[in-house]
Amino acid sequence: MKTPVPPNTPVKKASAKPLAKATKRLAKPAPKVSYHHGNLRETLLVAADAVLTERGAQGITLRDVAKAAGVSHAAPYHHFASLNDLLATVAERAFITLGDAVEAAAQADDPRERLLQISEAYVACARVHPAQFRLMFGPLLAHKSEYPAFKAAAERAFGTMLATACAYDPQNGPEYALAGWSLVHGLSNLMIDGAFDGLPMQVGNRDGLARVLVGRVLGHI
Amino acid sequence: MKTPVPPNTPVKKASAKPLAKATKRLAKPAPKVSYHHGNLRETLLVAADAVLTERGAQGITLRDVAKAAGVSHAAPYHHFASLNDLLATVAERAFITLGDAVEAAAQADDPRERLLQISEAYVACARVHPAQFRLMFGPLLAHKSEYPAFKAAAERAFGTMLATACAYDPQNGPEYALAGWSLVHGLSNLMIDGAFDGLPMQVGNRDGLARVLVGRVLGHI
DNA sequence: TGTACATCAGTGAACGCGCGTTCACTGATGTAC
DNA sequence: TGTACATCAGTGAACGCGCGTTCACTGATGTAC
Repeated sequence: MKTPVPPNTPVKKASAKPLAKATKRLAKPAPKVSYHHGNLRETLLVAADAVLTERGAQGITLRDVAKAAGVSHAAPYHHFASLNDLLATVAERAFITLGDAVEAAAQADDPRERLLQISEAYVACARVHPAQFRLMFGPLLAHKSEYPAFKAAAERAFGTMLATACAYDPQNGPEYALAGWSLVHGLSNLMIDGAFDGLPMQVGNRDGLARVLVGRVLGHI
Repeated sequence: MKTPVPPNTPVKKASAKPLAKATKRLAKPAPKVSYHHGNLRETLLVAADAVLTERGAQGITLRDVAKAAGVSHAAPYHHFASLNDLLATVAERAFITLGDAVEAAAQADDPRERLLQISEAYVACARVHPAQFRLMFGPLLAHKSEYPAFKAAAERAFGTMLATACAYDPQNGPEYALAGWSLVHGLSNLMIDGAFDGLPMQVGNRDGLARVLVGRVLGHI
């Protein structure tokens, strides 16, 4: 349906210019990268993230995003080919955030502690950014081949998760890592979707649940 | 927003009528429960399920449902207060189907096999009816208190899952069951959302994955 | 049994809304000379 | 340095669409007598 041509990306347009002019431009008060607004593309992405947080993944709208960015609703079309294109970029960044969070959590020396911490990081990411989490795993994911950058970010996050889990006990096949991922992913979804609300159980929507459950599965608690 | 009054339900309206008339009505060719269509409420629910399967949970529309049922798009309002009300009923039935499937799968004598089979049933249900699965765990779930019948069906399915898992090894607390539920729920979501597509791993979107992963976690494979 | 009336599940037109997207335009910025 | 021109990121109006919902209506069915 959509042409696979990527939207305007803020590439440097004058890399072959004389040095004098380049220097002169750098000496200006602010390093503007577009003509009127300053950096509308970036502003739109930030605004979209805010709208996502406020209205949820289902209710996000191009017009809302433009409004939140303070421009007319036609302006985004100079930076993104379509609403889907913008959302794919937002989701790409969310996947990068998730991948970074998992990676940052994988620093503990103790392998078991490492696994527990990446599990906690994954679930925390989902709970802090539920709308972004839903966007990441929404219909876009099944069409990721149409959005190469989004696809790359998603697969990097997935790969980080799985590789860290696999490294826990290399003798176990990848199924073990897959089971861990499924567990934290399912826990994330059940929590943010409200499946535990009102459940007649001792465990609730509390912090630390990821650690408890993964710990149980690891068989050491 | 919505009045909590339930929509017209096909209750028997003439239970206090003279026996002669009731007998006479029963003798008619078909036991009609409504005046014109026969049983539009039921037809609408079946049609909604079909539309869900065909267009997905995101794209379902009151007008599509009415069209699929062969009536004008105003007709559903004689049976449901709103689109949300209709969807809640569809989701309620989907939860009943899930609960039934899990219950039916919990018949094995061997406790381990029982756990493996309810896991497979859960994931199979999600994969066979992905749109229904998404609807069940969609925004409705967080507002389940507004739809008592939907809420009851959801909690019955959840309770069946957890109780069966808890019964596997009563010495384990409910956290173990919660971990199992999270695992199969996460696996279901990752599969139907296409997260595994193109993943550079030996394991893919294949049948039996639930059994393998749960088996791993149970520590006996 | 036959007739007059009441009921109410359907119809089709309409309302009002918000959506994604397009388009001619404008004016601030950058470039060439 | 100054001026004329080119570029292009914005604007605001408009298009066409599909949506959920409402409403006056109609006619098939059920009920009373």
